[in-house]
Amino acid sequence: MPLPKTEMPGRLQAHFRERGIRMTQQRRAILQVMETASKHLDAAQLLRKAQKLDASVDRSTVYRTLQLLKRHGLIDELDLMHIHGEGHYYERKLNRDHIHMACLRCGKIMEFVSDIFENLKGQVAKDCRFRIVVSRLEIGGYCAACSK
Amino acid sequence: MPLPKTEMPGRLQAHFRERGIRMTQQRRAILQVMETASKHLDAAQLLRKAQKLDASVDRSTVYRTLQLLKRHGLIDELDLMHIHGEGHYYERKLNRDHIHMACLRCGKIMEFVSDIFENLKGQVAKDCRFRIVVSRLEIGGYCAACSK
DNA sequence: GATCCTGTTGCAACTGGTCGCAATCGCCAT
DNA sequence: ATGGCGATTGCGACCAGTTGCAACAGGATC
Ligand SMILES: [Mn+2]
Ligand SMILES: [Mn+2]
Ligand SMILES: [Zn+2]
Ligand SMILES: [Zn+2]
Repeated sequence: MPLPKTEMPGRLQAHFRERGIRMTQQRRAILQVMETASKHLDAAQLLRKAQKLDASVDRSTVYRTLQLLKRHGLIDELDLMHIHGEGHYYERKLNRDHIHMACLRCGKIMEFVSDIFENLKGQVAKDCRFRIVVSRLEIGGYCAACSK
Repeated sequence: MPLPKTEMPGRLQAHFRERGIRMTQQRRAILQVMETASKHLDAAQLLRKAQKLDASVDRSTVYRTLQLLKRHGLIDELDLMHIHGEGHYYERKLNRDHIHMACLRCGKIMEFVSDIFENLKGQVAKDCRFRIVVSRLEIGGYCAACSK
C-alpha cells in the first residue's frame, strides 16, 4: 500500500528559505536525512544519520530541529503504539493524512488512507467547532498474517 | 460533553482478582487513584496521589503497574498532542472509545464519541484484514473560543 | 497460623530527552 | 568583503523513565 509522494525532494529546505528560517550546517544535514528517509525515523536514528553528513551535529540540535519542524507542520510525530519502546517516530508530512496500524505480534507498521477518516475530521470540525491543525490515528492489533 | 460512565468503581481491582493477578499494597493504592481520577493523569501525578495512600510506592512501581494495566487493556495511553511536555497521560478505558482534541492555544482537552469513528475502524478491520485491539485518535487545533 | 514459592518491590545505576549558558555562526546592512 | 546582531549551537547538568538485582510479601497449601 505505497502512498503517493507528490512532494519533491529538497522541499523542506525550500520551506525554510520561504519562511525566512535560518539555515545552518546542522539543519541542512538533519533536513537532508528527513527528506530522503524512507520512513518513520526515531530521534536516535536521525542523529546517527545526520552525523554522517555533519559530525558536529549534537543530540540537542536534533531534538530542537524536530520541534521546529513540528511547529511548522512539516513533519508528523508518531508513537506507533510504542511497540519498540517509549520513543517517538517522525515522518515528513505529505499532502494526504494517513492512519498507522502496528501489529502487536510481528511489529509490522501499515499505513492506510481513508475517505471515512476525512469525513470523521469534518464531523469533529463541524460538531465541535474545532479548527483542526494536526491529527493522528494510530491503531494496534494483529495483522492478517498474525491473526491466523 | 461528559461521557457515560457505566463502569462501577472498584472495577479495576475486580479485574485483577478475576484474572488471578496478584494484588499488593502498592497496586491497591495505584488502582484506587486510577479508579477515582476524574481524568488524564500523568505518571508524576499518579505517583504523588498514590504515595498519599501508601508512602512506600516507588516511581518504578507506578510505571510497571501502568504497563500492566495497558497490557490488560484496562487503561488507555494518550499524548494529548504533547501540549504539556513529552510525557504520557492515562485514563481508564471505558466501554466506548472516544476521540481526544487538544486546543493548541488554551490547552483545553475535549472528548468526542462518534459513530463515524466506529465505521472507520470497521473499514480498517475489513479492508486491511487487521484485528484491532486498541485505537487512539488525537487531534490538535483550536477550540471554538480560541478560533475566534 | 506457619511454610514455601514465585511474583513484585525499592533501590541505584543507566539511558534518552530537556534546558540554561557562553561561544559561534548566519545573514543582512553597509 | 566586512562588521555586527540575534538566532542557533554544543556542552554539561538535569530530570523522567527503564532495568537488573537482592530483599520482600502475596496467597496457596498444609
Ligand atoms: Mn507514515
Ligand atoms: Mn507519545
Ligand atoms: Zn503481524
Ligand atoms: Zn482553546
